[in-house]
Amino acid sequence: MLSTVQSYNALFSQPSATRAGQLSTQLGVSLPYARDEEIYGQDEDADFIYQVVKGAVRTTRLMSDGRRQIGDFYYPGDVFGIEPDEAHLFSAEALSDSVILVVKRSTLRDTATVELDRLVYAGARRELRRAQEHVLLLGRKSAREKVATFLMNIVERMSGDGARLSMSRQDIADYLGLTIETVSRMLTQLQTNRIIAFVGLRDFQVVNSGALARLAE
Amino acid sequence: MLSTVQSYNALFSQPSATRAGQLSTQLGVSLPYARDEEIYGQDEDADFIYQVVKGAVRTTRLMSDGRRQIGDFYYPGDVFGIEPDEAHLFSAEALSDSVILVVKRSTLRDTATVELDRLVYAGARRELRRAQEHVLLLGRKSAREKVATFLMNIVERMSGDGARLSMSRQDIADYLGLTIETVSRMLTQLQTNRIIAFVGLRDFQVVNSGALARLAE
DNA sequence: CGATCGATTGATTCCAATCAACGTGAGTGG
DNA sequence: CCACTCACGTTGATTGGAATCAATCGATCG
Repeated sequence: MLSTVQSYNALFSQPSATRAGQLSTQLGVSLPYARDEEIYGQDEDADFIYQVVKGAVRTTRLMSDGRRQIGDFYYPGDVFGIEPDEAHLFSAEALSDSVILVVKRSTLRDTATVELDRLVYAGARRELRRAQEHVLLLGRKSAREKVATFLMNIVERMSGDGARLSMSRQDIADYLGLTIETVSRMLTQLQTNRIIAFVGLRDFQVVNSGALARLAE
Repeated sequence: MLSTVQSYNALFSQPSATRAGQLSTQLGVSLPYARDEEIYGQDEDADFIYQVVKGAVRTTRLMSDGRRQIGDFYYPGDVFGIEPDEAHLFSAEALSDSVILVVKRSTLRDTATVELDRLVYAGARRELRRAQEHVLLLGRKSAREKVATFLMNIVERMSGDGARLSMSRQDIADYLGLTIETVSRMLTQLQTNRIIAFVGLRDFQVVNSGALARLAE
């Protein structure tokens, strides 16, 4: 059982893998999802809260004419599915074969402590910050800046100067509000300028991190 | 003392205007702000929570080269300044001469009640939902759709089929990720098509709400 | 070793930005 | 009260960046 102090500190510290572990498996069940399998649908009731155990997840919203916007990507330890309302505004799908810990909200409610409430609230606040940064990115950055910012964020999360992309070019395009062709051109440009170097299609190294940071603004 | 169930329910219920009034003046102090006056700055510590009493507020983020993104607009009853981290990502300024209720966070923590928790949760959830919709708008909508969506939202908030814009064309542009000229052209187009009708520069009526909704997607 | 899906590259188009000029209306002082 | 002023908004001409259309490349998998 976790103490109040631990939980409170968790609430006001930076996101971390350690804290994320506090959604105990005793509360929910770990389920496997295949690549591209839907975890929950848009406009479905938000009855569950989720945590990535293994693999990766994207949240997406589809417009009636097929245009797609990706809300965010989630990696092991990340909590997702905390929605502002009763219903999910975005759907969630596995990027690759994944294991997801699923906790029913009613279970949370029954066993809830004030600390758990606050943990959920902390998750919501983290979501809010990322959404706000996404807004700045989408509203005022050029294609080059968008792609540079995206790569910077990926690398920061992975903490190293190389990383593996869990998602396709189409996913990146739909996250950045661009087309797949534009994403491809910008990646090529970054490579031509010796700022990044790809090894295969999914793995890359940052060669000139100063230049990348400058491009990301 | 608050029960777990009450607190949990507060977290997942709908926002409402009635509840918004509950941030009591006993907890904080109402301050006047002049047009364009800063309420808090970007990267400042988020020590306070705010509620619009009178007037209107915008939150903005400035890039180093002067590009500006507006996060959201707030009207009487709206709570703002609930930030994901210790520091504000956006700054806040009065759109017109306004009165703002300011509550210190530490006060909130000390005197926390069910109602207060609920109010802060509701504020955070509303922020998140609006940010997510903003992401969809910025990422995947055309200029015409952006402006139509914006007007729809304004009208919905005001509940009528006419409304007054509290902000300038530049503010609208910076909210929608467009230029002032494009906003102007789209407004002209909507008027030419008999979908809206302006009375002066700030007041408008929705003439054909079906068409407006269709344009907003 | 094809076959197939995803990614890249090239040619062209188009929407919104930019550059520029002109209107307009709210606020001010004579 | 009116004319002046100046910031704000609209409209027009042109440019430019990303989308679209199209073809080829390349990597993963049977």
